[in-house]
Amino acid sequence: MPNHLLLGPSGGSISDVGGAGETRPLLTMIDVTRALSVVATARKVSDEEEEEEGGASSLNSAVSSVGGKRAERHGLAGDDHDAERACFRVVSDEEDGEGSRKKLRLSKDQSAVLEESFKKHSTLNPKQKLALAEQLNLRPRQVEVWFQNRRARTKLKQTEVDCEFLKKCCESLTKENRRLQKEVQELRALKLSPQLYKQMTPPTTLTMCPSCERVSNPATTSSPANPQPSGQHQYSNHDRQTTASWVPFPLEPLFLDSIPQRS
DNA sequence: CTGCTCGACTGCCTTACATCA
DNA sequence: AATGATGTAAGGCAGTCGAGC
Repeated sequence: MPNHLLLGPSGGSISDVGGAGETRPLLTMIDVTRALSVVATARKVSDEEEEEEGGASSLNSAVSSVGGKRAERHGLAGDDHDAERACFRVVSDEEDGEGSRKKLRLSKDQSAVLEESFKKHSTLNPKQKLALAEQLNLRPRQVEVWFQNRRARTKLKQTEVDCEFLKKCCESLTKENRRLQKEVQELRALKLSPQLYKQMTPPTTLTMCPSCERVSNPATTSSPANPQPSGQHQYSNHDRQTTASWVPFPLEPLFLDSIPQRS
């Protein structure tokens, strides 16, 4: 089943369209489409000159072998594909050496239209592909390739962003782990000397409710919206609280504040 | 000259559909 | 008629090449 048929009206993210058993990325997608489109539209090419000279025709002059694999596989050299053949004719007329892969640079306008289309849906159905190709005076194969490359590069960019984020998470967790280990060591040392143990103040991070004997973390039980005095616990409210809001241990690790936020 | 970007290609995988035993 | 095996078409992705800036 063609993957585009699986997509909803919005087209979905690229992680949705993998045909080969691709899974969703671990992390929420950050919109790198915008970033990439900025790069694309900011490209400094001599497109304007090209357009002034009639860019479309010059575009079609630079094409490589006959539509690549698809043409080979699906017999595009046959009579059913006049459009493709027409393009090929243009190429064979103007191209000198066989097998030479001339570089085509899409014009600014063409890129912009493709970008707009990609924003709407990252994959195209055959109709959309043909329409776009016609609109931009490109071969359907070129539109197809552009979308494939665009998906690949968006995914790559997203992977880089995710990687950076995970690195920062890892750093934070390592830091927090060291801190906790140090705390454990300190507590063990104190336990070995009962005199000091009696005199010590309660652990900095965890406190126990004397009424219910549950451990809690003052830092997490008081939210910014509902601030409690530092280290103070609303024991009298226990019977009014649901079990969901009062758990033996903090639901979120203390160090979450130090984990970088994804924008 | 070098590095980067990006259009194009290849090879492989998956899915849908048609055909046949 | 229903069913499983097989072949084909079509689409996607990863990896790569190479032209152009």
